[in-house]
Amino acid sequence: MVLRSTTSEGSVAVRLTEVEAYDGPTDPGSHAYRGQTARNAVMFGPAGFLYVYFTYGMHFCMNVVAGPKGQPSAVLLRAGEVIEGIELARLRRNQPASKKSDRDLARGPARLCVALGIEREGNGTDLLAKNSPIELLDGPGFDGEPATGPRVGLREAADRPWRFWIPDDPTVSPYRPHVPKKRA
DNA sequence: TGGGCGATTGGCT
DNA sequence: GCCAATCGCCCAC
Repeated sequence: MVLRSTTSEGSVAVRLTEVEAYDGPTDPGSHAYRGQTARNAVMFGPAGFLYVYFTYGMHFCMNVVAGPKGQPSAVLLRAGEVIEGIELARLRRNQPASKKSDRDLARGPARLCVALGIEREGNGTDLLAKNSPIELLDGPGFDGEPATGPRVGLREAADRPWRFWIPDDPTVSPYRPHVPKKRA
C-alpha cells in the first residue's frame, strides 16, 4: 500500500513497510479501549478515514480506521519508504540528501507523519475520496508473508503479536519494549 | 480538578 | 545505552 499527501508545498508518497493493528473494545492497548472520547471519535466512524493523534507533547502519529461504523478498530502506520517527493520529505525532516539518511526519512510513526506533512488537521481525512489531500493507494506488494511480532512500546497487551512488517526491509523501525518511567 | 503518563525521537555519554 | 523534551488526555481524588 502507498500513502500520498499533497499540500501547497507539493506531494510526498510513501510505500508502507510496517504497521500495527489495534482492536478497540477488546484491546487494552487501543486508544478506543475505554470508549469514545473527543480525541478518538474518528475511530468510531467508518473505515478508510485517518485518525491522527498528538503524543509526548511533540509528535503526531496516524492510523487508518479499519472497522465499520461503531467498531473502533484501526491500523497504526509505523514506517515506510519515500518513493515520491523525496526532496520535500528531506526538507520537512531537516535531513541532508544521502542514501544513508534517506532510509530514516519515514522510519518510525512520528517521522512518517513529518515526512508527509501530516499534523492535527489531517485528523478525519477520507483517504479513499477523490482528490483527497491524503490518499491511500494500491501499491506493489511483495513476495511471501509479512513478518509479525509484538507491538512497539506498549505497556498493555504487550504480548499480542499484532505488528506486521515487510521482512528485511531497511525502512522498518527497530523493536523496543515498553520502558516504565522511573520513580522519584 | 490536577498529576501521571504516553502507539517517540534525537542528542549526548 | 540513557535521558530529557513537552503537553494533551484521562481517571482517580
